[in-house]
Amino acid sequence: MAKRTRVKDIFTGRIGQEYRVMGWVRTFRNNQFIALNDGSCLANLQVVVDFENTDPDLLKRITTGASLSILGNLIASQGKGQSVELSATEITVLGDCDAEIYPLQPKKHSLEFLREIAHLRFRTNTFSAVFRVRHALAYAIHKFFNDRNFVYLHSPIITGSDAEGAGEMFQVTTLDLNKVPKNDDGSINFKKDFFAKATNLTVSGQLEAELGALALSDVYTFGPTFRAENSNTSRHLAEFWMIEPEVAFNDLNDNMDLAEDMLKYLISYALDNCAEDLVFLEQRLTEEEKVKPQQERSEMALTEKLRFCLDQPFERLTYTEAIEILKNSTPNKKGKFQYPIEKWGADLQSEHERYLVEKHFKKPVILTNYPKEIKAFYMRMDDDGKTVRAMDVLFPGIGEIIGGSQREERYDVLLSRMKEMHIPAEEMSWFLDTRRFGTVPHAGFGLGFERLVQFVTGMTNIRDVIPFPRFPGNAEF
RNA sequence: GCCUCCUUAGCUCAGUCGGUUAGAGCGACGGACUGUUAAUCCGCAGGUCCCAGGUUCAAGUCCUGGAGGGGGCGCCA
Repeated sequence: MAKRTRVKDIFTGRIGQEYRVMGWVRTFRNNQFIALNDGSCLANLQVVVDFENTDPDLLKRITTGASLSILGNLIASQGKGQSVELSATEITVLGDCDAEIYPLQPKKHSLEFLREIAHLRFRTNTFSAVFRVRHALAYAIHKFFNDRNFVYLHSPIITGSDAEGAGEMFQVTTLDLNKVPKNDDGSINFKKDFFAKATNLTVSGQLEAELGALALSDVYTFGPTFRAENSNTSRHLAEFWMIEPEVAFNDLNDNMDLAEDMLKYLISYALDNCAEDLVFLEQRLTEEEKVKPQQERSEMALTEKLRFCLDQPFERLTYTEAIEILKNSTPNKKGKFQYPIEKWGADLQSEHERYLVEKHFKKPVILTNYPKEIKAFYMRMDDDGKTVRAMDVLFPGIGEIIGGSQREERYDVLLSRMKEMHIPAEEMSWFLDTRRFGTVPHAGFGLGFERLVQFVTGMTNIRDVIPFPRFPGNAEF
């Protein structure tokens, strides 16, 4: 039995040579042409069946979704849709597929329907393309950092700290919830729990990454992150993947340079390595937008938008400058904003971010130096005492793709900020130790991996760029 | 968590003012055809009108409650 050749490689195979392919039937036309897909690439291999000399019982079993092993000779195609095709000499059904009850039909399905059958949606063009691109981006992230001598640091998934300040956490426990051990005062006795203390799933690897950076200089994390927020939007998940670089000796400008270089590298990598899939996703998106009113359609096609991001520097401006632009903007003056911009200090709503990115600058924007009141305790205080060295990278369609900052490296300032914001400093002595012993300026950020995949693939719902999405009320599969 | 729209055949949807036997396209199935490209042509089957109450002579259609889904907002990556 000849070894399996991937469909992707068949297309550059030798005419006249015998190959064995294995995959799933997409369509079987005319009792004669099998469109076979094995996920190695978007394109199907056309397998030609000599139906007049094939057992009719076997032909009946070649249905949409059935898995086949096929031996055949590669020949130049007589048809127009493909350059080569496989002339089958032996067909074995590996797994039958009853077309009457198989949910995937040889027709267009809605993304909402496919979300309900997420275990089978990999078998569609759209989702196989999305997950190939997702893989390429994951690989490119490691390559980008490795090429720059970063160390991949594995931050813990179970954390004993509940003070990361990035949102609601999922509790981790082995206690019997029907018989929770109590202290004399009625509180839960976590001494009896697995870790002898209360533990949660991580909401961020940043604090641990900082510890690594203050020895290894350049580190990054890339792992799952969990937020128990009741968020119901097209850009939030309860379980998502985050990339968090942290670099010693970097200031806010270095941080912005790193973020912009990284995003451009990743987009460029996808364009170079996923051309076929991106063209397909672009067509899909264009088709989908045809039913939308003109105003809501994107001005650029997908790959055009991706190239546009590479061609020019991201717009960098301070929060204060952004407020001025927004205050004087037409929608603000005409009362079109749901939340009008009146004074400095207001938190920016997504309508404001979208105006800046999609209407005013028409390119990715990096906003910096936000008021300290609306940002986290660990961000470095500016000299004016009013703003901190934060940065948000805003992308069209998905909003905030990166949030980061230069970190507060001064022990006294950090400690007083923690007190102001009611962060229990005594529980975080390990974090403060880095500032007590050989502290250095440093900076880092968090990149939402699924938001990146959304941007590159043009998928509008984040639940369609992760295999099995977790969100409030749903942990299927 | 808030606002809003939706739920009718396997899928995508239509269903008029509340009216008698609930439709279409695609898919599936049967047949014809046999170099097709989500093939084509002919035929056939397929319904808990999301669930529970209520109003009415009569409810897919109106009202109340619930469930599920989409979109927007908040939280954020």
